[in-house]
Amino acid sequence: MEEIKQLLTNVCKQLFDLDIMPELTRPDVKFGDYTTNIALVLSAKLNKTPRDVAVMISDKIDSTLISKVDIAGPGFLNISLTDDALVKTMISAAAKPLLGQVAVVEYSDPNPFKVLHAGHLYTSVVGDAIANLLETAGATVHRVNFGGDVGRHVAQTMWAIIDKLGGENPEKLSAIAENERAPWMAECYISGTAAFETNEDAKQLILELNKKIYAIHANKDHDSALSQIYWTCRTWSYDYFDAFYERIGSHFEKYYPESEVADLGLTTVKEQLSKGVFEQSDGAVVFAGEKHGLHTRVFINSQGLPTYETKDVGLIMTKWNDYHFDKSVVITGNEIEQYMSVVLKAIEQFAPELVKVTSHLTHGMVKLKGGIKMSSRLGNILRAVDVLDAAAEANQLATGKNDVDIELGAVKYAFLKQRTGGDIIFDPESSIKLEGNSGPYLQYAHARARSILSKKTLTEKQPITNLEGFERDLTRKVGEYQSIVSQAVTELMPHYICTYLYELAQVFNRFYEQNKVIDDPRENIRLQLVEAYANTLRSGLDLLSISAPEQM
RNA sequence: GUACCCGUAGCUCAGCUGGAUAGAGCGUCGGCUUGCGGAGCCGAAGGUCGUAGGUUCGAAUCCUAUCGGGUACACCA
Repeated sequence: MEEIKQLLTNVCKQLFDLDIMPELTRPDVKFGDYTTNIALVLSAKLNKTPRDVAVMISDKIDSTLISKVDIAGPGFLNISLTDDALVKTMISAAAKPLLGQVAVVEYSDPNPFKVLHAGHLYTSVVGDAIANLLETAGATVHRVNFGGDVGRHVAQTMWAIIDKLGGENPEKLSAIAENERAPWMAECYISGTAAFETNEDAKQLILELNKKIYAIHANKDHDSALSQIYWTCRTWSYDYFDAFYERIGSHFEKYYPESEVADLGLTTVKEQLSKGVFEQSDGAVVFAGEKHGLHTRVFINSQGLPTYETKDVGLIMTKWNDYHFDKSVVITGNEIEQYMSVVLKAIEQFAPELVKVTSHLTHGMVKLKGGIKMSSRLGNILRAVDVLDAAAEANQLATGKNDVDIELGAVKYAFLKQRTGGDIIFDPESSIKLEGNSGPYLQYAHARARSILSKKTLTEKQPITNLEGFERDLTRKVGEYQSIVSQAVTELMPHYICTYLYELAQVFNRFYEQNKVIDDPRENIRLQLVEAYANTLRSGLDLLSISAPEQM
């Protein structure tokens, strides 16, 4: 592809003495392998008709890679590659544009003392894919997680916990069975939140508790009854998170609790307050975003406590200190998009180099098609396990079996196939289906191709030449993989991979429908194509953190 | 009120750094099976790309206005 671009650049230089960067796109198969619109772009500048320009360029093109150049439509140049060039593209190694770079990807971000909801599942799935993409582009990737182990939500849960324990009685926690811990805390969060909103006395107690919990961290208190309850329950939360990540196959290198970054945030904000980045307002410390077309946000509240904004400042600084990254990606729900703009704008005032390499990627909400029986006991939210259970249930219903790899593949693919940004309407039933654009369809497609390969082992490989129609289509499609991956990397958009893999499987199925592989005179070449296809499929599924079974 | 996101086939979505007849899947209707996994393949019907202007040789894509939906806007996270 780069060779073709270079060729076009050279031709235009010779013909018109113009330096151009030609655009090369992959058109519909019937038009050829590549298309460029340079003739249309140049025609105005040269004061010639697009077709005349196209003819001039076309006549001048001479390359062993190209078998044919057609002029079509208003003046497109449709380029067809030789079989050799096509095969070369198919087996070309992946580009590593980020080689040597350090990337930090932060995602999932669940809060201790709260339940994991569907959004956590979504961001985990997207984050894994983004991290994989950066990794495949050559970067050293650090997957990190962040969560609020201090703050009002914690105080709310703690208030309810203490209430249920009949006071600060940590020894009573042992009465709660291991598998009941997470749901029990989730309930406490619900009742604590309700109390905060409706009960003035409780509200005051919770605000007091909030300060006390900060003090536990400040004093490294592990002795007081309150701190024992706190540390035990925080550990329960982490255990619950770990179990969940294990279940979905996510792995984090580091978990940043808010309590560990809040101090750095606080000192940074205070330091910048004196330099005029932040200002005092009604007893709080704020960043006046209006100057930058944004809105004002509070960084330190009038009680002197850091808000989420300041913790985010601390987090970014901490990540920088830990990794000195070349690229930092933060993935969150889209409801905090404008919030994050303010935080980043504030940081930009004193550390522009960090903000410059930071991307904030947002996603929408997950909604279950047809709704779900909401439990008010659990706060009427769609929990992460509800989504996984829905997929498992659909699989059980459809196949009578439970296969975790298939169920996870179904959920992950359903989440990833859509462009990241908007809401997702998750339909468990169609996600689990092996027909249509689903994860299991691709898993099945892979297993099927492996099954062909398992029947015959190639001892020597013949050169792939004289490609026939469907062989050629498959070769061409497999060859697109690398450019699709680099597009996904550049835009941090995993859905390009999904779209491509699905198209790839369709192209293969067409080939397979028409061509016998085993015991055909072209068996050797076709087996090589099947293998290249299967490897590409597996490689793509790997990027999505979806398993590619050998059989199913 | 201000800012951001979204509006494409009955449903769920691609396509958006402007380019050829706007594409998939599901659903609907019709065909293909003596061949390696038919969980597939081929075909048909189905679209004023929210609406109205503008820029352009060319607009789903860019600009403006407008309607509809969502979200965020001071001490929650």
